[in-house]
Amino acid sequence: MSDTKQKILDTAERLFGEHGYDATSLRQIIAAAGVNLAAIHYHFGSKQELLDELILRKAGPVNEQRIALLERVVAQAGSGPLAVEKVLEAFMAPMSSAAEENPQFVRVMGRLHAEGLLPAVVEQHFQPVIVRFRAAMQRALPELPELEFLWRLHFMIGAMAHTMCGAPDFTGVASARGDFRARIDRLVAFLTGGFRAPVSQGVELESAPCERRPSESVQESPASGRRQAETPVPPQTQTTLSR
Amino acid sequence: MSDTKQKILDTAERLFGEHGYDATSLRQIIAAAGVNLAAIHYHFGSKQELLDELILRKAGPVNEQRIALLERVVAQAGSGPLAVEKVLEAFMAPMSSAAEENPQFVRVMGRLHAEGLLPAVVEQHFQPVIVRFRAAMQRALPELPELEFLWRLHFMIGAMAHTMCGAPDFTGVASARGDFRARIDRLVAFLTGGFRAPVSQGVELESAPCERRPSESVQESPASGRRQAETPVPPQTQTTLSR
DNA sequence: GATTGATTGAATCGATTGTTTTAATTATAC
DNA sequence: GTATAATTAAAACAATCGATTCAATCAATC
Repeated sequence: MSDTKQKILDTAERLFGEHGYDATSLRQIIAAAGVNLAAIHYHFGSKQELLDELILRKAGPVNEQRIALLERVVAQAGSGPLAVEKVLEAFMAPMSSAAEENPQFVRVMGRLHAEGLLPAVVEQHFQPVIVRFRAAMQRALPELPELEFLWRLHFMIGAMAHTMCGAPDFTGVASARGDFRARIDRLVAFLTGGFRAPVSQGVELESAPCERRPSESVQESPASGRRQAETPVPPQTQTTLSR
Repeated sequence: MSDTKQKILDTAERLFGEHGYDATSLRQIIAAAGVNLAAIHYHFGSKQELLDELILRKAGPVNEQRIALLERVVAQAGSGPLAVEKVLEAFMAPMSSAAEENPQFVRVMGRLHAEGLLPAVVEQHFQPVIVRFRAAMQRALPELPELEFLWRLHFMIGAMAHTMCGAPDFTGVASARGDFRARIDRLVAFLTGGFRAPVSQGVELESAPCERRPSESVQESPASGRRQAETPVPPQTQTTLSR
């Protein structure tokens, strides 16, 4: 690969990770990389295609590791139960090992999520892996109602993306050394607890494989301001790639 | 308040929530609101000040409710233990009730987080409340090491912000009706499980008030690429919610 | 009814964005 | 060495951004 092209990819990865995709201009990239502006469009065609190629070169290995780890976990489980934390671990570990050799790419993913650009990227580069992991998670949590399961995946994505973006404010020097491994360990433990948590009573009105209890004692819920009337909400606006 | 000013605030709130702060131009706002471009700078001074005033008018009531609910929970706990889910509930409920009457504001908060603009906003509008809730959470989780606690707060912020931004892709019509109440219930249950989850062994090397277990049986961990000690996750401990 | 201050309308500012163009340079093959 | 292609350099493109200017309009007060 051309040296210029390589420099552009590396620099873009770093700047996208630090400031986000939209917030990083092509001129910032070429200035930091020490190349000409036209080189970007010559080698990649557009800013969007630069991002695509940037993701492509890293997503491949990560996805392969994910599949390999998952198959290992599934094989060891055999016909028995599948442990949630094992599946989560298989999903997270490749990102953490990728982050330890170069934390930039993981940050880019977190940034993309923050900018609402992740859905399109996921569909393009991660869809098959996501499907398999979702199935594995569902097998690991057979008693969890479908809707609840989807929501908890949603919560997981938020926590995961945010964790990839950065660390809490006052973790001090200990975490600043980029110990992604420990970070992922903490996250997996947290998510495992979340996925295994009992389903809240208030949302069990859905038809799902969840045993109905004979109307437990109604514990007072002073926290909820008003519970009966609910305002309909317009469907989620899909974030677009371009702006 | 001027009618023009009101229209600008409402429209900006909606568009900021739908597309984010940076991605929404002042011209989009004035076009949707049917006012003149100069009106924004006349009434607010700048785009940034428009955002500030937009948050200010909603953050006040939400913060008051949060404090009131928290005090109630603390009072009911007395000198006894403080339940994690009660504290979380007190923190989330005002957002959900605010969202049910107008979902736009909550989405704005989620968007601001995604754009990395939230820290500044939080410091300006939510700092005192955050401090009190953090203290309450710490009291509710006395045995959790400090660093682990901070990380779990970090995870919570990610899940919370993402949940405020939108819903999972395939929740269908059932959830599209904007049942923020149920959404928060699910999130609280999930987070409660996460906060109560046992600390991963791999990160327990910090000095903190965490009872040392007498070296539990080391079960093999093939899933983790390179790790010697695996993390046993026992079934969910005590939970007052259900099951 | 004239005057004063508040508000709005229309045009424009300078800066920045991604992209394109055109020419110069470098590398490769004959 | 020359011709051909690949690559880089410099300039400009059209579009958009937040912000500003200044005159026109509105409302209220004397």
